[in-house]
Amino acid sequence: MGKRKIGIELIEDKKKRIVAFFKRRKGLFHKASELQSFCNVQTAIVVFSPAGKPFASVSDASSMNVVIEKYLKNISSGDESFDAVAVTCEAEETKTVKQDGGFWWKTDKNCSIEDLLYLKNRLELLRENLRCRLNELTASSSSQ
Amino acid sequence: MGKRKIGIELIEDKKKRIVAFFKRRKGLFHKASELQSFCNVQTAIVVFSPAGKPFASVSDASSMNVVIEKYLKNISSGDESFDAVAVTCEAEETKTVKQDGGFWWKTDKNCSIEDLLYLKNRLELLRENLRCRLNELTASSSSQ
DNA sequence: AACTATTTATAAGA
DNA sequence: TTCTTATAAATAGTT
Repeated sequence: MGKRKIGIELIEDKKKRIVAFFKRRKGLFHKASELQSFCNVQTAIVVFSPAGKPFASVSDASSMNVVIEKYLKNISSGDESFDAVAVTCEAEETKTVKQDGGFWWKTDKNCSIEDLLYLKNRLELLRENLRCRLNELTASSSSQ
Repeated sequence: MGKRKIGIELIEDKKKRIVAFFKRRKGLFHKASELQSFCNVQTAIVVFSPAGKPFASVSDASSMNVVIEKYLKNISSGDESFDAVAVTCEAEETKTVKQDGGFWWKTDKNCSIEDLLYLKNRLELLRENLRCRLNELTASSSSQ
C-alpha cells in the first residue's frame, strides 16, 4: 500500500526497512485491537524488531502469556496431553512464493496427517528446549 | 473498511460478526506474514475465537522458542514492556493451510471443541504458573 | 513526524 | 462460506 506496490520480499534499504517495521507494527496491533472490539475475541501478538526488541499486544492478561504458562506447567507436570496450535513461517523463505497475492492462508482446505505430525514434532522440540532452560535455572539456583 | 465505516464496537449482528471475524483474522495473519517478509523479523500470533477455538501464526519453529526465552528473560528482569502473540478463532473454521515453503496456517479440523477449550484453559494458566516459578527461582537465588 | 498518491483491506450485497 | 464491488484504511515514497 502506498505510492508504489512492493513485492513480498525483504526491504533491502535498511533505513526504509526500519521505518516500514514501525509503521507496520503499529498497523498490525491496530488490526488486532479492532478484531478484539468488533468480534469480542482475545488476541495476543509478539513481534521482535529488527534490533531484537520485543513488542507485544495482548487483549488481556492471558492470551500469549497463558500459552507460555500452560506450556511450562505442562512440562513441570509431565503432562503429555498438551496440544497447542502453532504455525510456522520462514521470513526469508522464497522457494515457492505465489505471484498473484494468493498466500498460504487461502489455499488448502484440508489439514493433512503429515501437517499435524510435523506440527506436533515442532511442539515437542519446543517443550524439550523449555525443559532444558528450566533445568538450567533450577540448577543454578539450587547450587547456591 | 468497506462500503461503510463502522464504529469501534462489537458487531451486534452475530452473523456479520462471524463473517467479519473470518475476514479480519485472515487480514491480520496476512499483515503478520508481510511484516516478516518485508522486515525479516519474527512474529507470533494467537487468537481464540468466540467459540474458544485457537488459531496461531508463528514466523518459524525457532521463533516460538525465542519468544518464550525472551519472555522468561523479560519476566525475570522485571521488564514489563514485553508483549506478544495474537490469536483468533472461528467456531466453524475447518481449514489448515501450508504453502510457500514454510508458511503455515492452522485452523482446525481434527480437534474437537473439547480439545480446543482444554487448550484454551491450559494456556490461561501458563503465565501465572511461569511467573510463580520464576519468582521462586529468583527469590531463592538472590537470597543466597 | 506529516503528507498524499496508491494500494489494500473489507462491509455489504449477491 | 465465496465472490464482487464500493469505500474506508493502511502505507511507500516524499516533504
